[in-house]
Amino acid sequence: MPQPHDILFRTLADPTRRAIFERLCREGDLTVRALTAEAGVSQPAVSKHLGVLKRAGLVRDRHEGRQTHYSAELGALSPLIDWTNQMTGFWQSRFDDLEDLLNRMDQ
Amino acid sequence: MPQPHDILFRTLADPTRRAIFERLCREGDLTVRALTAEAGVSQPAVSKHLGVLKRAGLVRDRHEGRQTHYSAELGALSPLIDWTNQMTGFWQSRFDDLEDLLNRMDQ
DNA sequence: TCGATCAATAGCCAGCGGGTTATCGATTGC
DNA sequence: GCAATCGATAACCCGCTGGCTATTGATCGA
Repeated sequence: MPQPHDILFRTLADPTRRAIFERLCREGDLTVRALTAEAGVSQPAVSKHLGVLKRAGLVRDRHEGRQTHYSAELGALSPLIDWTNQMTGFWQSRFDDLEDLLNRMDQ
Repeated sequence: MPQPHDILFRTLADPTRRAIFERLCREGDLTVRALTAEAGVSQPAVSKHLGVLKRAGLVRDRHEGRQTHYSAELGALSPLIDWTNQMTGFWQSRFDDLEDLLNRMDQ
């Protein structure tokens, strides 16, 4: 039972893999060849990273003849956003609790 | 030249370490002993994780007698928030570009 | 049809990192 | 003063994962 944000953190932890995802976010739709050209690693390595990204739901693939296009799936980032909101939210509620306490002490 | 969000992703990728950070976010200020009690790993392992979190700027430590208190440093999360905003932002601007294109085609 | 290109898979290897136990220094309570 | 507790460090081990090369299957161009 791995939580959704767990997979995201693990998937995005690797710099090479994250760089691939970033390019897809910026440039929108790229072939494996195009991605490999600037990834700094071999084509199989890129394919492996794309596989991981796909299983994490972060990218979609589209087959067109003998080449495969990948594109970013930005909705998949929401668990990450939720997580950070939750963390900062915990802090906020602790702050509110403190404020409440101080208010009660005032009376 | 590791970018700030790079360190954050790597640091938060490990579930045990992230769980420790989450507890500090929820409960605010805990000793190593208290953290170890529910971490599911040994005390040295917890200390090691706290070291990594500290070097990432995600926690602060406070020495009080023979025990050390740790607390979350939420500001350190901002590079993460910035990164997600950037990614979704790229998408947004690509969408805008498309919209512009379509508008021009209308004319 | 046949050579060339594209991408995925297989198989392998090396390094990193997260776990452990043992220990040590510092602090505290009796 | 001495035993006990707390937390950090040392030293070590093992598994995972990210990299590579080689290969295969599929598609395209000539």
